[in-house]
Amino acid sequence: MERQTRQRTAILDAIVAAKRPLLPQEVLESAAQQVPGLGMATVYRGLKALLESGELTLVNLPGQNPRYEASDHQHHHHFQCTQCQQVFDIHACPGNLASMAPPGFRVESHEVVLYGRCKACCSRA
Amino acid sequence: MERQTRQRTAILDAIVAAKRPLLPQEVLESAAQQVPGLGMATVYRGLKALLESGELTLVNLPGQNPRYEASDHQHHHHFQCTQCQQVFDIHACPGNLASMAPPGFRVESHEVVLYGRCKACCSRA
DNA sequence: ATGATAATGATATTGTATTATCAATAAGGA
DNA sequence: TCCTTATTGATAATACAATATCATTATCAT
Repeated sequence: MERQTRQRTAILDAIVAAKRPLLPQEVLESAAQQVPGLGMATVYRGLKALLESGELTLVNLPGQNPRYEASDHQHHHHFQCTQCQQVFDIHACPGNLASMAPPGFRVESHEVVLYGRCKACCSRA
Repeated sequence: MERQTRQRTAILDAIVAAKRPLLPQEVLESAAQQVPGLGMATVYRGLKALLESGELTLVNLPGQNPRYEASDHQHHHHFQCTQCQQVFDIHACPGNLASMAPPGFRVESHEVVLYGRCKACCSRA
C-alpha cells in the first residue's frame, strides 16, 4: 500500500502551488524548502507515483524535458517565455483545428504552444 | 571549404524526397539506399552541416527527438500519426493566436501540432 | 508501542542520442 | 595526374535524464 510521506506531500504541494508545469529540478528546489535534504531520486519516484494516481499530468513541449502539473481535466494549452523559459497555462483554445488537416487525415487531438515574453519578463526589460 | 560528397548529397536528397520531417535514423535508412555502408556518424555530421547552411530545418515535436526537413521558409505546422508515428506538414494555420495569451503577455510565435491517423493508416485499418 | 515493509537518500548504473577520435579514403584545385 | 586536406566509417567517448541498488529510516496497521 502507498504511504503518505512528508516528501511526497511536499512534491505535490510544490506543483499545486506553482500553478504551472514544473521540471523535476524545479520541483526539487521548491519541495526542498519544506523537506530539507530531499533527494532527486525521491522526486522522480514521487512524480511517477503521482502520475499513476492521476494527481499529476505530464506536459511535453517541443525540445523540452517533461514537466509536471496538477491534473486539470480541462482542455488548455501552454505558453513558454523565451526569456525565463517558464511555462504557463493558457485557458483558451482556437478550436476548429481538425479542418487544417489534409483530406483523408483524421484529427483526434491537438496541441498549441505560444512563445513570447511572460508578464514578469515584459515589465522587467 | 566544404566538399560535395555522395553521402551529403544522399542525405539531403532523402529528406527532400520524403517531403516530411525525418528522424536521423530514418535519414540513414533512406540515404543508405543510395550510398551503401553509410554510417550514422556521417548522417549526424551531414545534418549539422545542412542545418548551418540553411538547407535543412529542425523540427521539434513534444516528447520527440529532433526531426529534419527541407527548409520551406513558409509558415506551416505539423501532423503526427498516432499509429505510424510519421510526421507530415500542414500548410494551414489557425492564426490570431496572440489573443489567447493572458494580459501582459507578449506572443512572438506559436506552434500547432495535430494528432490522429494519417491517410495511409486511415485506409489501412 | 511494535513490527512489517514502503519510502528515502546517496550513489551507481542504465539507456540512448549525439559527438569525438583516428586511420583510411576521396574530393577537387593546381 | 598529383597533392592537400576535408570527409568518411567504425568505434569509443560523452552528456544527461531517468532508474536501480541498498542500507537506513519512517509510516501505519495491529
